[in-house]
Amino acid sequence: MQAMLKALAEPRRVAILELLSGGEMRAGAIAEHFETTRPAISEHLRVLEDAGLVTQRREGTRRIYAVRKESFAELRRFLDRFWDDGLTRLKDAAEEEARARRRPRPR
Amino acid sequence: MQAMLKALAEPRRVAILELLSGGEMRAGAIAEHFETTRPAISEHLRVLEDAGLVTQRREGTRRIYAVRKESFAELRRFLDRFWDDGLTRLKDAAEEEARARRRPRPR
DNA sequence: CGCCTATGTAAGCAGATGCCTACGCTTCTG
DNA sequence: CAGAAGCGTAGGCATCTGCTTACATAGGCG
Repeated sequence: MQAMLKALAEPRRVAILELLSGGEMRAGAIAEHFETTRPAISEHLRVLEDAGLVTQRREGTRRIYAVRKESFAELRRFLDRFWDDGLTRLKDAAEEEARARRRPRPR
Repeated sequence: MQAMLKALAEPRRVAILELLSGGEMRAGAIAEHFETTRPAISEHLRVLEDAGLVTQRREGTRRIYAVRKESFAELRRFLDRFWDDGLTRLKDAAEEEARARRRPRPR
């Protein structure tokens, strides 16, 4: 769990997850979205995978990465321990998000 | 938001939040729960406060810290962006809890 | 095979970070 | 006011971490 939190501490890794939330991608394609070098992204992907936040599969010479969604459920459960009336606010958040979904520009 | 994630990357700070989830505490009392020195804890508390994860108030010469619960709601909303069916589950959990809450809640 | 493509790995460097000791600043208390 | 109590701050050090430039590895293709 701490590995997940450490992995999320790096903005670049969060950006990678945002990219992957749109669907799986291969390593090179991910790297092209950033100003940094490919090896740097490769390192980040390894950290994300070790933390269980992404999964990886090989396809020939390519490596396809995808968000491991269950990990976010685990994170949710973990964070709720610090939040005694969390379920009340959970409701609020859900309804607000649901409204935001229905309208493209809520604010 | 990234500040919150960075703050949570440190195990000691998570431990402090766990302590505070049981109720507010003064700085010295928090430090006594760890093997490390008081200034180290003071630093951690500053990081947690800057990140918005805890609040602080003064009481004479003492400083009382408490978890800022809304921050965990913010974290939840943030993390749900990576979890495409997260909103569905969020909504289900909220509605279930809303039904349970129609009865008076203990305090 | 020989070479190209797609990626991970290694070594080294610079900046960030956590911890420690020493010290400074408020707020009580007598 | 003087001293103590309760905490934050400063400076220094060791470690961690992310980035870059080579280099290694593995599969695909002629």
